Amino acid sequence: MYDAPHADGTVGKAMQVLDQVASFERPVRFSELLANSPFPKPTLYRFVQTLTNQGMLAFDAERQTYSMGLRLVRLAHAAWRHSSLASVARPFIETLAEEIGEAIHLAQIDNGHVLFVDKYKATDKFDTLAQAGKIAPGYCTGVGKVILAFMPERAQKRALEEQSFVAYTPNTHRNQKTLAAELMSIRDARVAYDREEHELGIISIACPILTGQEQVVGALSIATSTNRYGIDELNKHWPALRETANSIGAQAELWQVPVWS
Amino acid sequence: MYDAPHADGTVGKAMQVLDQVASFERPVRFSELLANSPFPKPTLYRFVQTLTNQGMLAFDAERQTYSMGLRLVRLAHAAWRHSSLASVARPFIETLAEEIGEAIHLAQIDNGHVLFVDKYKATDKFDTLAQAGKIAPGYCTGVGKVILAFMPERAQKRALEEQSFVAYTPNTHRNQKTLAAELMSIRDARVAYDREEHELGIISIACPILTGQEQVVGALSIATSTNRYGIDELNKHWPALRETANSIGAQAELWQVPVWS
DNA sequence: GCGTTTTGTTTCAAATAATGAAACTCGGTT
DNA sequence: AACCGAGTTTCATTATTTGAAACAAAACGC
Repeated sequence: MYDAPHADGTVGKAMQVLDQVASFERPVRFSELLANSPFPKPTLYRFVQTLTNQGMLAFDAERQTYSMGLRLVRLAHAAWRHSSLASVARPFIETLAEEIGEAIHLAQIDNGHVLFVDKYKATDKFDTLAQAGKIAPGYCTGVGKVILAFMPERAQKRALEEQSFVAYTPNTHRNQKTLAAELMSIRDARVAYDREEHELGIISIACPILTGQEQVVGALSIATSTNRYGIDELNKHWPALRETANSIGAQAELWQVPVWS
Repeated sequence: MYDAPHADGTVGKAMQVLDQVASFERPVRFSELLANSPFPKPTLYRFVQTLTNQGMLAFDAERQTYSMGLRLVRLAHAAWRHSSLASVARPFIETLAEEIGEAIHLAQIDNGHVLFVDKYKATDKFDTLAQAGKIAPGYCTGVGKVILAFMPERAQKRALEEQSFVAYTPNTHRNQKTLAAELMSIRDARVAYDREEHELGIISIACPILTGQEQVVGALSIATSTNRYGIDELNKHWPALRETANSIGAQAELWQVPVWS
């Protein structure tokens, strides 16, 4: 069902359980977990016990359900500040957003997933853990495709295998072949577009964030709605977007944000 | 009963290592971790290896440092959405913020720590570094004191033991005795103030967020700077703040946000 | 350069913790 | 009162973790 990474002993298994709970996107009963768990009942039981003790899961005694624990929020704060591009990128994104007045997305790779790490919305005054941490499919978003396009061949191949190719809209890629072809041209053009491939009415333009050695560390995109702009108008912002992405890349290198492998 | 040491097996120890890395608030070398770790060298070594494999830590090969991993950001997203008060509270906070135009903080308890889970800043978009996930001392903040005041006696006692009583400003409580006295009156008044106890120039008013059974699930505060307002002006917002906190409490109960134990 | 120290990595037998079949408890249902 | 399903505990077996010691590889000192 979900990919089992190299099972790293007991700790790896416990993390697998965490992922499973997260995948439900709602409070979940023990029996629901058990139903699609590779672990036998007592083993799974002890894992959720331990994780709950540790604050990695939260148990609602009244409804007998488990959800993700608040300790993760505390730990993620540190991750966000020190391991994500977000803190480095914020000032640049802010400047860009002022200039063009559309939503800006910043994404990174987390073990094959495209992970949104920041979002700037002209109207939004809230903090952004709401959006940060969200994952997006790689094969049908601007940031996803541009990151895939610039990944080293080996990692790209592995990532392509993992794509689900769910047809969200009529424009969504259905298979590896058409996607791989587009990735080639994206790599040449150094820009990717999402032409309503993930959600009807939403389009975006995305640029890679690269280090000096052309390693991709993330992606930056401008998203808008088709009833405001078309791809052509979006394209007018390309120079500014590219420049901002370059600046972030350069700055990231100084700060030596950890590169994925 | 009071045996806390290594009660949670291998997984518990691994989480302890995660906490340790987080506590550095910066990328950290293996030897630095080892220097104040309860674990012998090879044991610690295997833990950081495993956690890095798992994406819970990130290793920067060039600088030989570890920091928190992006997988935590992904997992915390789910925690924030489903286990924190934030998603329930947002609409209420927004309304309140529009009305009074000052910064609003929402906090919860995470295993004795006061954890900020959301922040709404009415004015500029600068300085909006993700506050969600930040922890605050309990003994010298409005939200912290009001949460402490409403905790059940047993938990309060344990929490009081854990306070560090660092004297951030001349107004900071120095010991349990004066704090405990204030907590009593806070409980009566159902409101707490931070009178520049954590940071000079910053004051706040805080109300508890309670369930129908008077269980405290969090706190809501309005913060401002002394060169804009005094406590008296802040007090004028008390009715609105209290009402908002009550609404959030009622709503939280419906959604059955997990209560700490 | 050449020893020396510091830091990071591997080995392996012993110690320990995890495992899971089975049995049990507790509500609710038939 | 017997049954059922979800959750919890037991305990002998098995597999993983453990850490002293040794090793490798940089960084340092002279």
